[in-house]
Amino acid sequence: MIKYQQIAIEIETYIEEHKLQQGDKLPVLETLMTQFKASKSTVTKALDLLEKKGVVFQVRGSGIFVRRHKRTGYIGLLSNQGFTSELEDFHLTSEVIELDVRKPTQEAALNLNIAEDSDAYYVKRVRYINGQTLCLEKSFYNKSIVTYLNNEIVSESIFHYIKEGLGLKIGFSDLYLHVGKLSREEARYLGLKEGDPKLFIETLFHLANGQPFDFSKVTYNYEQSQFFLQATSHVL
Amino acid sequence: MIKYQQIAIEIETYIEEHKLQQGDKLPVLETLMTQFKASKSTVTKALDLLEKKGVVFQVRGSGIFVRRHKRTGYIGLLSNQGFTSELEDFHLTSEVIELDVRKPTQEAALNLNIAEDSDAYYVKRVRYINGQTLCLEKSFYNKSIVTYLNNEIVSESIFHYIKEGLGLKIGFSDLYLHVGKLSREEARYLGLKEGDPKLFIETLFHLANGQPFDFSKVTYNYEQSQFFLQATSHVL
DNA sequence: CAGTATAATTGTATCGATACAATTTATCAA
DNA sequence: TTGATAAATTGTATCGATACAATTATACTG
Repeated sequence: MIKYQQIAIEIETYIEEHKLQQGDKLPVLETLMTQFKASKSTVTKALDLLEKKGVVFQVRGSGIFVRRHKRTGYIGLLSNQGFTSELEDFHLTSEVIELDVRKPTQEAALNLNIAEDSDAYYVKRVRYINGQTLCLEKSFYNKSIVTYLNNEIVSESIFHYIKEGLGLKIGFSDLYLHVGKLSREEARYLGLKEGDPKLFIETLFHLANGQPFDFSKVTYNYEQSQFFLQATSHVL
Repeated sequence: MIKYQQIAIEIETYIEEHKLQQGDKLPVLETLMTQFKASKSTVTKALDLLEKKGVVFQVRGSGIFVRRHKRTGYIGLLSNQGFTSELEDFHLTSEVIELDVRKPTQEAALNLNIAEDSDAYYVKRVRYINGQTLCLEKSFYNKSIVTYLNNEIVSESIFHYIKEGLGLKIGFSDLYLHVGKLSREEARYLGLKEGDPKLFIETLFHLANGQPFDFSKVTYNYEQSQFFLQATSHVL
């Protein structure tokens, strides 16, 4: 494990274990340097990582403080690693509706940056949280990257498989978010009424090298849809 | 202006001016170093900033590439600087419904971390984008931080005033996001029907030193609500 | 020519040093 | 006690050097 990541993990663990609250002060840089036997640059890098994650914030001349959102039961929108890792504390299951290899739609091909006559995995599934329907998901995976999928993988965590099974590194993703009314089909899968509110998110997931590999459209059950996200101002 | 920020701005400008697309390669680090007469660390810091902003992504052994989302007409959710700066390209106006100093609600006091009998500015306004209702906003500002507001400020950009007029530095914010059905009151202000879908976002804005100064509840017109956001995987 | 090993390219991790800016604390005068 | 001023604290910016890891290009081999 890389040193600054290790330091970041240990600091985060420390915060968890000591149940530190928003605004609580961490030891000063100098102390952390000696404690972790690392240079100033390395510790700073660890702290920058934690700041990016929304775990701490730093104030020059003052110190390093814990940043925490206060509410529970909200799903983090920026995890980017799939919900399975995000929602470990909840009981998350999936029912696979469709799983096959097919030609991508024009839209999917465009987003995945592949030819329309190339192959893609298509996955349609309903995900449940604590027994309630959470969302209806329809995804296209670039088959030349995600070379194999089966029912077992898809009913568990696809992203876990992509990382561990295929050894791919997930990079960044673009999310497009709409609010609208449920279609009849969506309502049926989610156990709601046609015309009810929906949160609709299209996401294009990329590998660390920039290749898009998953274009997904997800319709959320509005009754279960509580999301939070942490923003930071980037000066420019 | 700080050097690495300046470099970041120049790189971003370069991307804009040359209309570089997703995946286009930037000059290598070595080149940027000599071009900007800066050390490797400084250029790297500029690039990290741009990566955080979602402007570029870096691939070790390969290069630095442009990252761009392809869709227009979407509002960035993470700008954190208020919509006025975010939506410069659009015609954004505000109609002030209420503006006064009052005691905060229990909820607002809790979030702003002030006593319930202390003073807060309350602002209620409807915001319009290109002539259409965009959202209904209800905000409490900690009066001991945001010491003064008037109708003119509130009908323009509050955040611009806080930064420039009051000289305060905005830090981070926590967003809580729900989907639901419009109440009669909300529907009336937004020109929609009761029971129509709504996107509802509560945001707690903090100064750079961690003090919360603005607790706001915003109800969005679902017909205008197209948001995008860029996620990055933070390893841990 | 395909496949593999090797070398060159290119970003990342780490150290440490110097100077500096924002904040907080201490000091001292009125 | 108050308020200004100075000093100490503490994170930030920048340089530069070394080693390294991932990718890409090249050379080699069969």
